[in-house]
Amino acid sequence: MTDRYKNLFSTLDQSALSRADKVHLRDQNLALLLRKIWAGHETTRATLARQTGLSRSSVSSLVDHLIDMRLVEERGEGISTGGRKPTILRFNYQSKFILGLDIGASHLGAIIIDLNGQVISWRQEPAPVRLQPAQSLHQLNRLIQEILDESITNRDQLLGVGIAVPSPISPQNPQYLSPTFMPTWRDINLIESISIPDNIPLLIDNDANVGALAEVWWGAGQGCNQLAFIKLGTGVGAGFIIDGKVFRGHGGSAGELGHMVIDPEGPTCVCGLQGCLVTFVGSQPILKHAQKLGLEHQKITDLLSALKEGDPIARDVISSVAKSLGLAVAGLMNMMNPERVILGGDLALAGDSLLHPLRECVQTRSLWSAISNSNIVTSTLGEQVIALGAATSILQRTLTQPNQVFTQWRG
Amino acid sequence: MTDRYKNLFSTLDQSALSRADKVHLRDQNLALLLRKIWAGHETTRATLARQTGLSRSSVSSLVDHLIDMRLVEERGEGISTGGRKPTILRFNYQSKFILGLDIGASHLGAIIIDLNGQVISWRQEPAPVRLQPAQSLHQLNRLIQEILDESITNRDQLLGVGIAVPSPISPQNPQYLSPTFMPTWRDINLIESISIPDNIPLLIDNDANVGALAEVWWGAGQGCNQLAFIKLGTGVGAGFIIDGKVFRGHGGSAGELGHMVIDPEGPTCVCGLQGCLVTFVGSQPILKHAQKLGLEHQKITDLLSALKEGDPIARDVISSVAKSLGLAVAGLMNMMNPERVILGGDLALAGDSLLHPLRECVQTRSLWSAISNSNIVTSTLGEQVIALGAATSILQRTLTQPNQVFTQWRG
DNA sequence: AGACTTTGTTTTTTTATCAAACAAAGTATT
DNA sequence: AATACTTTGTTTGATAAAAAAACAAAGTCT
Repeated sequence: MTDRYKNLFSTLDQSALSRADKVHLRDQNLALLLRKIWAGHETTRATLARQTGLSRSSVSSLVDHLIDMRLVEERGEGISTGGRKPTILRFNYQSKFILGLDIGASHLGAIIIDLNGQVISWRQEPAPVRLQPAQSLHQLNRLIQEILDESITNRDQLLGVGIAVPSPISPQNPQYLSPTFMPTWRDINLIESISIPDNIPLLIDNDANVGALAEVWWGAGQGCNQLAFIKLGTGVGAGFIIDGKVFRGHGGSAGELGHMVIDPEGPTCVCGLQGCLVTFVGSQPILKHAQKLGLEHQKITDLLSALKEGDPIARDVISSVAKSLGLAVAGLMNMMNPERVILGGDLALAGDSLLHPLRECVQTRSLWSAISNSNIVTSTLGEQVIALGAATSILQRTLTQPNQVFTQWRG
Repeated sequence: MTDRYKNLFSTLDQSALSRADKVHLRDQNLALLLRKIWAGHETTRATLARQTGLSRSSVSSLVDHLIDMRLVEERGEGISTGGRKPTILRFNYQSKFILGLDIGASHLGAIIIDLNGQVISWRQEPAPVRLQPAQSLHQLNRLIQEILDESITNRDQLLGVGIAVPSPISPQNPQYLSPTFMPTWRDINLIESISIPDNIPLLIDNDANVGALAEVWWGAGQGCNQLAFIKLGTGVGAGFIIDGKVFRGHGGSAGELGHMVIDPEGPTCVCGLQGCLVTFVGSQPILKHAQKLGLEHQKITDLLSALKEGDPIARDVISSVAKSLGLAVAGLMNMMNPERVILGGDLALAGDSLLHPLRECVQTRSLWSAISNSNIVTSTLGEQVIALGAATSILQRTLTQPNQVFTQWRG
């Protein structure tokens, strides 16, 4: 393994390992306080001590460390509650910035966020990703230069880069895409193809996975311990968050909802199977279905405009989509019993027109106990969700293992 | 919350909490050593120091503590490897025993194991659990007395009691069964109905969940990080293990594979839905199906005997079952990408007659990436698996949080 | 004005680990 | 057989981190 890979976070879940590893107490407490301050926006040393159970003296010492790292600042005094006025501690959300890249089947997106998830800069453009990898990578590297030049004065401010790809990612080889879904990308090493300095941490993950992460951090999934994010686009994929972490399955391909078999006698899918969900609710099949019924559109968004204007054909098409999707979602809920299911992608913009028939279908196909405490909603993060999630994966690592992340710059 | 519930382990996954909690370093290292000694059967202080990275002096001190707790013993001297002979440390597997209870839809089972999973005693008998809770509880309490009297001289030797039930369990109210599946058990408080002294830890969980646990500890799932256990019996349920822990979903009802809709136009199920998997592969529907084709049996095991003798009707029935089951398993694998799927219950005794057509069906319904590193096998633990798993849940808690478990007896 | 509170720091104590020294008991070499 | 080296496990002192206690600062409440 070359030096280039030192900064690549393993996508492997490390809980199994860290359990067997020696614990570095101070690092853990440092991360614990960092998360509390991050989540609280403003707090005080005394409050932190009460919340964490650490002593006031330990908290003082640890907070000093965080201030030295420039992640936390003192911001004047707060209001007395019957004694000395506390010193307000504030997370320094603008001390670093994160780049998130969204490599879609037919588009590229790039976002810069601060440590509070605020969007500093955002760009998106069409690109022939699936068919022309070389050209797309060139385009992507230009996009990266542009957005960095625009938003960041000093490269030291770049905390890391998260990359989302439209393919399952194997934990062992995150730099290569799946030959099944992206045949033209075979043998292309994504890490080496991207022009980011060697000492900047990189993280590659599946688009639906990071979409789920974005929703639980910033969107409709806040506060959920178990959630599923379904990305409805050219393809259909799901990402799962379980107890704050992305669930990837054994080979990294968990969440392949798009290739659940809905109709064993259905049409043949690009993956080779028959009657996959994506052959009913992928963008292309939907548009074709509408076309057959006499409604011609090139984009899902155009179809949805027609829907809003009350077009009965569009309505029928969407409700037929809801029924197919409902079968898969019902299966998902029976199987995994998530707290919330969040629909994302172009199609989710249909809102209630999609949700109402979908919920109805799910109700007739799921156990009461599996859905009684659950709900299905649409994403609130729009087209940025994937790029945002990619960036969030870097932020998550920073807040859980700050010292590991920050030594990247020291070495 | 009364004292009675102090000893009831929450079935809630505590990882989210413990992350936010202060770390008790010595407790963690104690548990770490305990697990290493447990897994190694026999080891030495020097070996432990090398394996864990702890210093020899720390190991010595911690091991002394474990010896005081009577969990570990010194067992003479080992062979020299060029220097002083090491002292052999041996896990004291017989220092405590665990009671596991299997409350099935129509049977009761009770098992006593030592800390190495060795079965000390095992009983099983039919019982009208689903329809007559009061009588069944009476029967169960008699069974508990009998098996304890038979195997355990001193009640101090009982480390805890694990209970498996044929119903989803809500993490908030583990003592009540689901009214949907066990309507006659409504308002019955399971914890208070079982005659076990108040100071003995109890753990209630769903049968498929603990079945999965048994397989990963003692059976066909050893070494797996992600596995699914499918219990094929009167009902059909799945249990998931993710990174060593049972995955329960938000409301505790993850794994309801039996109520995945296989055929939207299929027969109505007891749960109220239509075409559930269980209406095709539950014991009763299978026997009825065979009956229709002219093969009359009262039990699945009888049907399987016929199968072994080459009965073509039995063969057809099983392969039809495999096809239905295959649809659900394929969905499971696409969605969760487990390393291994293990079939348990009476039907799993069919072995290859079931596995071959099942694997074939799954292959034509699952993505290559979701199944290429996975396999489907049958359980190796037989009819004890559920009771064994219930007991194992207590063992797991003991080995991960020994101090928490043992203070139960000191208080 | 005086008593009590709350906060944050400083000092001291406690806890847990580690490193080094050491004793015990072996093997390998000459 | 004597000596040198190894390995193990304990003991002793050093170090790191946290907690407890004491304290100073700055408030509120009566």
